[in-house]
Amino acid sequence: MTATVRRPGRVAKLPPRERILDAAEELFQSEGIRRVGVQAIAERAETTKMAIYRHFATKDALVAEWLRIVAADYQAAFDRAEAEHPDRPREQILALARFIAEGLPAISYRGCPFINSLAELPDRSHPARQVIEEHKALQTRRLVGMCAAAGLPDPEQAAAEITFVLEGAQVSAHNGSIAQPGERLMRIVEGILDRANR
Amino acid sequence: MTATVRRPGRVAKLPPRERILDAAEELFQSEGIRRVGVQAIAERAETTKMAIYRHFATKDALVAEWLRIVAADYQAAFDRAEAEHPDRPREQILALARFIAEGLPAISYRGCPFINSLAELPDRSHPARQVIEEHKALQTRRLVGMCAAAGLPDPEQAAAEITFVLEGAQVSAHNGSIAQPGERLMRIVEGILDRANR
DNA sequence: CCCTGATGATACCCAACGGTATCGTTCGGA
DNA sequence: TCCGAACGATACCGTTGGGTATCATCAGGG
Repeated sequence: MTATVRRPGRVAKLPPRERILDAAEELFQSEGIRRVGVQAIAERAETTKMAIYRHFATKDALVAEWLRIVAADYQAAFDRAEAEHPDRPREQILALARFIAEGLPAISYRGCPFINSLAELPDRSHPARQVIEEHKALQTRRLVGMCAAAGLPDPEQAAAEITFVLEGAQVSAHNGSIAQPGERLMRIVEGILDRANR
Repeated sequence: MTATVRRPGRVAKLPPRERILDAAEELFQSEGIRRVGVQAIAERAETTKMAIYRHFATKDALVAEWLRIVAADYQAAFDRAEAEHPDRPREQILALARFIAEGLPAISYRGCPFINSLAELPDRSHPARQVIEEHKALQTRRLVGMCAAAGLPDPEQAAAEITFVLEGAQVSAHNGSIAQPGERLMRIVEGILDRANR
């Protein structure tokens, strides 16, 4: 019975569930949900299909869990914006726009996970759809709150405008129709915020 | 090369190629490209898979041809805007925005074909990608021209802003994050155009 | 030290997909 | 009227997909 000793100095592998989610995140983002098979995720996670189905009931459940993580990342950007600019809602909104603007180069390669998932999962009863819906509703609520705090005359309308612009910048970055989308996005958001101060 | 017309009268079936494209349009739009099989298209078109492969080399070629038609529809909206408001670029842009705004209820059900196709076809060498790229480039060029003709101080920037807003309205209509996206969209575009006149 | 639950590995099932081969039928132009 | 091209129907092929069954192995806690 030779005990297989783990090599010293080698970083311990994460538990399977984490490795699976990491692999799923990379593959779903770079190649799309429907193009990536469970087998491919298992290989990338250095495990097997069986291990995946021990942690997730179906592939759809794995997709939903992945989107839950992505949504949490985006909400964390809201948290950071609020934490780094307390009581300065205008700066919070700009920080948020900067977060999106800085992500555009990556987005241009493969697109926004939420927009893509909506396209890839037309079934409205898919568990991932609910995750997206809730995330977007929360995002809008927080943005409206920031706009109100910033003293914009019509917070709902301003939040809608900022939302459109942020989403549109991601779409345009992806399809390549607009040059320098990041710079343009920042100028636009600044313009929206400045208009209230005139 | 005269088109072979089968029978006079409204009841006559269209030729197979047209029926195939009609069926593909409905199915791709409502259920997504990858979810719809060639067999399903054939059934909807009241023909067979073989007939499809007699008119289109591959499914990918059929997808590209479908997007070519959709792109032509959008470009036709530009044409109409120009024809109905000659020498009034501001009205042309508003007509365009109205065209998008009026399409939002349909978009909210399943999303914009170009955005969805980009998500569903991550392979950058897919023939449909070139169709989308050219369409979006042409759209931007025409919009910049309209903005310049409207006397907006920075036509590229204004065109970028309008593009972002139009695309973002479609995304937001699809994910349901913004109420009344059509009305909001029109107010935003009017605001962009009015800002130059102040 | 041993037992139990989690893990790794392999083989398998069944359905759906894109695409092809074949053959009989239909229809319009010459 | 006749011929060839287009059309319809069906069966088929190879691959890939999600999901399952089985069994050996490993690790940690009682």
